[in-house]
Amino acid sequence: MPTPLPIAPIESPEACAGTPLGRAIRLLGDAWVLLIVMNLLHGPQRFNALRTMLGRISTKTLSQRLKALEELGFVQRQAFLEIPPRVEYHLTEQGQELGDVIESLERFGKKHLAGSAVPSLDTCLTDAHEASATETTCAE
Amino acid sequence: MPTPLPIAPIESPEACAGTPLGRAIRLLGDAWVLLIVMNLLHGPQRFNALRTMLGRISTKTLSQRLKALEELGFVQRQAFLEIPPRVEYHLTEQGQELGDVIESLERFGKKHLAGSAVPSLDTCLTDAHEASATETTCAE
DNA sequence: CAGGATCCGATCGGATACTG
DNA sequence: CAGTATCCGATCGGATCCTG
Repeated sequence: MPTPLPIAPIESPEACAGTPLGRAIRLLGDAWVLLIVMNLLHGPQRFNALRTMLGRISTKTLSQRLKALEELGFVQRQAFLEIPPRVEYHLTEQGQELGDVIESLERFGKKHLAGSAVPSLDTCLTDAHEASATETTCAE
Repeated sequence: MPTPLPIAPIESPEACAGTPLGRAIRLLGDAWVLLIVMNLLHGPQRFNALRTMLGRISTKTLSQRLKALEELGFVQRQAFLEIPPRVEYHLTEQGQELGDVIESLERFGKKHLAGSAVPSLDTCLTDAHEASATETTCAE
């Protein structure tokens, strides 16, 4: 029993905006947000640069997430009055601290999701096919 | 400049299953998974107990996530041969380490998402309405 | 009680087209 | 280049019904 963690139970994603952890989950329980933040950790990035790094993300999705992150004060948008236009996004002081979260994610990933220890992460999260896991435990 | 974090850029949620961090994001970039893990941190929980804690999650969604977590070896399912049936889910050794991630989420939330510092987290993540953020910066 | 199967509406997110 | 607006298909997830 490592750290008992006095965490209070929380409700669904939609309803749990009351507690700080709940809010964090609402915000960071989104793969796109995590990926964007991750890429911004390297330094400022331009809109299309991000788009490229993220593979196939639509402008819609990207600008949506960026706007949210901006409104929350984690990302700063900086537009240069040039032509053609240039806009750079970078993490704010607060946003930088998201690095800790990413870091803990990475540590976890490296430790437990590194090898092909799993049939296929995709398969798991996608369909609910038949699988054996490590064989369900029975008792009593 | 805290920790430069030598993290390599990653692609979209679907494609980035190659790197450990990518996998972690795929798995934990899901609010339900985070919430479930969070509640399991307290100790073993029964199916319907979890359902209640999570507010309005459907049996489908819940069993889906639990199955995924089980296949990945982070959750252990334990069925008791009783009647009425009883099934308990608990975190495995590996799953316990998800506590670190949750913890970092909580720290972040407490620090930056505590007060009403934000117009409304929901609003941000929901619609892409007009908002001013802290006023976009211009330069050059 | 635990959960699989199904139906179906709500939402998400990509592609496209168009503006500054 | 940096977006916004729109259309629309794919997916998610809740409600419901049913079995063991």
